[in-house]
Amino acid sequence: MTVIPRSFYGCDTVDVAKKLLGKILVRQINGEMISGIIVETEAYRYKDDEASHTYRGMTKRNRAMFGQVGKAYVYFTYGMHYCVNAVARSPDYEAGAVLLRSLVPQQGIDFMMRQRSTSDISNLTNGPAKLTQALNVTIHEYGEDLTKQSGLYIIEGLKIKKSDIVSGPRIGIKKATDKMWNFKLRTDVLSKL
DNA sequence: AGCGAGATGAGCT
DNA sequence: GCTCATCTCGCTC
Repeated sequence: MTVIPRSFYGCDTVDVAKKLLGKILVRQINGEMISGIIVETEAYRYKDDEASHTYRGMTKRNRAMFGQVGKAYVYFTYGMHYCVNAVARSPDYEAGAVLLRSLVPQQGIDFMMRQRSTSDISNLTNGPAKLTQALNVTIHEYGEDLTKQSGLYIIEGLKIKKSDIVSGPRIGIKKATDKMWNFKLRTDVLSKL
Protein backbone atom coordinates (compact mmCIF):
# COMPACT_ATOMS: atom_id res chain seq x y z
CA MET A 1 0.00 0.00 0.00
CA THR A 2 1.66 3.17 -1.23
CA VAL A 3 0.40 6.66 -0.47
CA ILE A 4 0.34 8.87 -3.57
CA PRO A 5 3.14 11.47 -3.29
CA ARG A 6 2.64 15.20 -3.57
CA SER A 7 4.40 15.38 -6.94
CA PHE A 8 1.49 13.43 -8.43
CA TYR A 9 -0.77 16.45 -7.81
CA GLY A 10 1.63 18.99 -9.33
CA CYS A 11 0.57 18.34 -12.94
CA ASP A 12 -2.30 19.88 -14.89
CA THR A 13 -5.59 19.52 -13.08
CA VAL A 14 -7.25 17.79 -16.03
CA ASP A 15 -4.48 15.17 -16.24
CA VAL A 16 -4.58 14.52 -12.51
CA ALA A 17 -8.35 14.03 -12.73
CA LYS A 18 -7.78 11.20 -15.23
CA LYS A 19 -4.88 9.71 -13.28
CA LEU A 20 -6.88 9.58 -10.04
CA LEU A 21 -9.22 6.98 -11.53
CA GLY A 22 -8.45 3.59 -9.99
CA LYS A 23 -6.71 5.10 -6.96
CA ILE A 24 -8.14 4.38 -3.51
CA LEU A 25 -9.55 6.99 -1.14
CA VAL A 26 -8.96 5.95 2.46
CA ARG A 27 -10.69 7.30 5.55
CA GLN A 28 -9.35 6.34 8.95
CA ILE A 29 -11.59 6.85 11.97
CA ASN A 30 -10.63 5.50 15.41
CA GLY A 31 -8.35 2.96 13.75
CA GLU A 32 -11.10 1.77 11.42
CA MET A 33 -10.36 1.84 7.70
CA ILE A 34 -13.07 2.90 5.28
CA SER A 35 -12.09 2.99 1.63
CA GLY A 36 -13.23 2.92 -1.96
CA ILE A 37 -11.84 2.90 -5.49
CA ILE A 38 -12.16 6.26 -7.24
CA VAL A 39 -14.19 5.67 -10.41
CA GLU A 40 -15.40 9.14 -11.39
CA THR A 41 -13.73 12.57 -11.16
CA GLU A 42 -14.06 16.09 -12.51
CA ALA A 43 -11.43 18.78 -13.07
CA TYR A 44 -12.05 22.37 -11.97
CA ARG A 45 -9.39 24.87 -12.88
CA TYR A 46 -9.02 28.64 -12.65
CA LYS A 47 -9.87 31.73 -14.65
CA ASP A 48 -10.06 29.73 -17.87
CA ASP A 49 -12.88 27.71 -16.32
CA GLU A 50 -16.13 29.55 -15.77
CA ALA A 51 -17.55 26.66 -13.74
CA SER A 52 -14.74 26.63 -11.18
CA HIS A 53 -15.22 28.02 -7.68
CA THR A 54 -12.00 29.98 -8.31
CA TYR A 55 -13.23 31.65 -11.52
CA ARG A 56 -13.73 34.94 -9.66
CA GLY A 57 -10.58 34.70 -7.57
CA MET A 58 -9.73 33.65 -4.06
CA THR A 59 -12.28 33.70 -1.24
CA LYS A 60 -12.31 32.30 2.26
CA ARG A 61 -14.19 29.25 1.01
CA ASN A 62 -11.98 28.32 -1.95
CA ARG A 63 -8.58 29.30 -0.59
CA ALA A 64 -7.53 25.64 -0.36
CA MET A 65 -7.62 25.47 -4.16
CA PHE A 66 -4.81 28.03 -4.20
CA GLY A 67 -2.84 26.25 -1.48
CA GLN A 68 -0.48 23.30 -1.46
CA VAL A 69 -1.35 20.54 -3.92
CA GLY A 70 -2.27 17.15 -2.52
CA LYS A 71 -4.57 18.56 0.13
CA ALA A 72 -8.35 18.27 0.46
CA TYR A 73 -10.73 21.03 -0.59
CA VAL A 74 -14.09 20.36 1.03
CA TYR A 75 -17.10 22.58 0.43
CA PHE A 76 -20.67 22.72 1.70
CA THR A 77 -23.45 23.11 -0.84
CA TYR A 78 -27.23 22.99 -1.31
CA GLY A 79 -27.65 23.66 2.38
CA MET A 80 -26.84 20.09 3.40
CA HIS A 81 -24.12 18.40 1.36
CA TYR A 82 -20.34 18.24 1.45
CA CYS A 83 -18.12 17.44 -1.53
CA VAL A 84 -14.37 16.61 -1.55
CA ASN A 85 -11.71 17.64 -4.02
CA ALA A 86 -8.00 16.90 -4.27
CA VAL A 87 -6.07 20.13 -4.85
CA ALA A 88 -4.07 19.69 -8.05
CA ARG A 89 -2.53 22.05 -10.59
CA SER A 90 0.53 22.58 -12.72
CA PRO A 91 2.85 25.47 -11.81
CA ASP A 92 1.27 27.37 -14.73
CA TYR A 93 -1.93 27.81 -12.74
CA GLU A 94 -2.69 29.49 -9.44
CA ALA A 95 -5.61 27.27 -8.54
CA GLY A 96 -7.22 23.95 -9.37
CA ALA A 97 -8.81 20.85 -7.86
CA VAL A 98 -10.29 17.50 -8.78
CA LEU A 99 -13.79 16.69 -7.53
CA LEU A 100 -14.22 13.08 -6.42
CA ARG A 101 -17.64 12.08 -7.71
CA SER A 102 -17.94 8.34 -7.25
CA LEU A 103 -16.29 5.40 -5.48
CA VAL A 104 -16.67 1.65 -5.47
CA PRO A 105 -16.76 0.65 -1.78
CA GLN A 106 -13.86 -1.51 -0.56
CA GLN A 107 -13.35 -1.53 3.20
CA GLY A 108 -15.73 -0.46 5.97
CA ILE A 109 -18.91 -1.16 4.06
CA ASP A 110 -20.87 -1.65 7.28
CA PHE A 111 -19.71 1.81 8.44
CA MET A 112 -20.86 3.30 5.14
CA MET A 113 -24.25 1.61 5.46
CA ARG A 114 -24.72 3.12 8.91
CA GLN A 115 -23.69 6.58 7.66
CA ARG A 116 -26.01 6.38 4.67
CA SER A 117 -28.89 4.57 6.37
CA THR A 118 -29.15 2.01 3.59
CA SER A 119 -27.94 -1.51 2.92
CA ASP A 120 -27.92 -0.99 -0.83
CA ILE A 121 -24.21 -1.18 -1.70
CA SER A 122 -24.74 0.34 -5.13
CA ASN A 123 -26.20 3.47 -3.50
CA LEU A 124 -23.44 4.01 -0.93
CA THR A 125 -20.83 6.13 -2.69
CA ASN A 126 -22.12 6.75 -6.24
CA GLY A 127 -22.28 10.54 -6.00
CA PRO A 128 -20.08 13.36 -4.67
CA ALA A 129 -22.24 14.09 -1.62
CA LYS A 130 -23.04 10.43 -1.03
CA LEU A 131 -19.40 9.46 -0.73
CA THR A 132 -18.64 12.20 1.78
CA GLN A 133 -21.59 11.11 3.87
CA ALA A 134 -20.51 7.46 3.65
CA LEU A 135 -16.94 8.30 4.73
CA ASN A 136 -18.06 10.95 7.22
CA VAL A 137 -16.09 13.66 5.46
CA THR A 138 -17.20 17.17 6.44
CA ILE A 139 -15.75 20.66 6.67
CA HIS A 140 -13.53 19.31 9.47
CA GLU A 141 -11.47 17.60 6.78
CA TYR A 142 -10.88 20.92 4.98
CA GLY A 143 -7.17 21.08 4.14
CA GLU A 144 -6.36 17.50 5.19
CA ASP A 145 -3.13 16.27 3.66
CA LEU A 146 -4.03 13.46 1.26
CA THR A 147 -0.35 12.54 0.85
CA LYS A 148 0.10 11.57 4.50
CA GLN A 149 -1.40 8.58 6.23
CA SER A 150 -3.75 10.65 8.35
CA GLY A 151 -7.53 10.71 8.61
CA LEU A 152 -8.03 11.02 4.87
CA TYR A 153 -5.59 10.06 2.15
CA ILE A 154 -5.22 8.44 -1.27
CA ILE A 155 -3.21 5.32 -2.09
CA GLU A 156 -2.23 3.34 -5.16
CA GLY A 157 -4.92 1.07 -6.54
CA LEU A 158 -5.73 -0.33 -9.96
CA LYS A 159 -3.75 0.17 -13.13
CA ILE A 160 -6.09 1.91 -15.53
CA LYS A 161 -5.59 2.02 -19.29
CA LYS A 162 -6.33 5.21 -21.17
CA SER A 163 -8.82 3.30 -23.28
CA ASP A 164 -10.79 2.45 -20.13
CA ILE A 165 -11.56 6.12 -19.43
CA VAL A 166 -14.58 7.94 -20.85
CA SER A 167 -14.78 11.73 -20.76
CA GLY A 168 -17.84 13.96 -20.99
CA PRO A 169 -19.28 17.28 -19.84
CA ARG A 170 -19.27 17.90 -16.11
CA ILE A 171 -22.41 17.03 -14.19
CA GLY A 172 -24.79 19.50 -12.59
CA ILE A 173 -23.33 22.72 -13.96
CA LYS A 174 -24.68 25.18 -16.51
CA LYS A 175 -21.45 26.98 -17.37
CA ALA A 176 -18.52 25.79 -19.48
CA THR A 177 -20.43 22.75 -20.67
CA ASP A 178 -18.09 22.58 -23.67
CA LYS A 179 -15.28 21.35 -21.43
CA MET A 180 -15.14 17.55 -21.38
CA TRP A 181 -13.66 17.39 -17.90
CA ASN A 182 -15.74 14.63 -16.36
CA PHE A 183 -13.86 11.32 -16.32
CA LYS A 184 -15.07 7.88 -15.38
CA LEU A 185 -14.25 4.25 -15.93
CA ARG A 186 -16.02 2.44 -18.74
CA THR A 187 -19.04 0.59 -17.42
CA ASP A 188 -17.72 -2.81 -18.56
CA VAL A 189 -14.53 -2.17 -16.56
CA LEU A 190 -16.62 -1.06 -13.58
CA SER A 191 -18.71 -4.20 -13.62
CA LYS A 192 -15.58 -6.32 -13.09
CA LEU A 193 -14.73 -4.59 -9.82
C1' DA B 1 -37.56 4.44 -14.95
C1' DG B 2 -38.25 9.04 -15.26
C1' DC B 3 -39.66 13.65 -13.59
C1' DG B 4 -40.58 17.51 -10.26
C1' DA B 5 -40.25 19.37 -5.98
C1' DG B 6 -38.52 20.17 -1.48
C1' DA B 7 -34.86 20.26 1.83
C1' DT B 8 -31.83 24.02 3.60
C1' DG B 9 -27.89 27.42 4.10
C1' DA B 10 -23.66 29.78 2.34
C1' DG B 11 -21.93 32.82 -1.02
C1' DC B 12 -22.39 36.28 -4.20
C1' DT B 13 -24.66 40.63 -6.70
C1' DG C 1 -32.80 37.61 -3.46
C1' DC C 2 -31.09 34.14 -6.26
C1' DT C 3 -27.85 30.55 -7.41
C1' DC C 4 -25.82 26.33 -6.34
C1' DA C 5 -19.84 21.00 -8.60
C1' DT C 6 -26.85 17.43 -4.70
C1' DC C 7 -29.97 13.86 -2.96
C1' DT C 8 -34.34 11.73 -1.84
C1' DC C 9 -38.97 10.88 -2.19
C1' DG C 10 -43.40 10.55 -4.29
C1' DC C 11 -46.05 10.55 -8.30
C1' DT C 12 -46.89 9.04 -13.01
C1' DC C 13 -46.08 6.15 -17.07
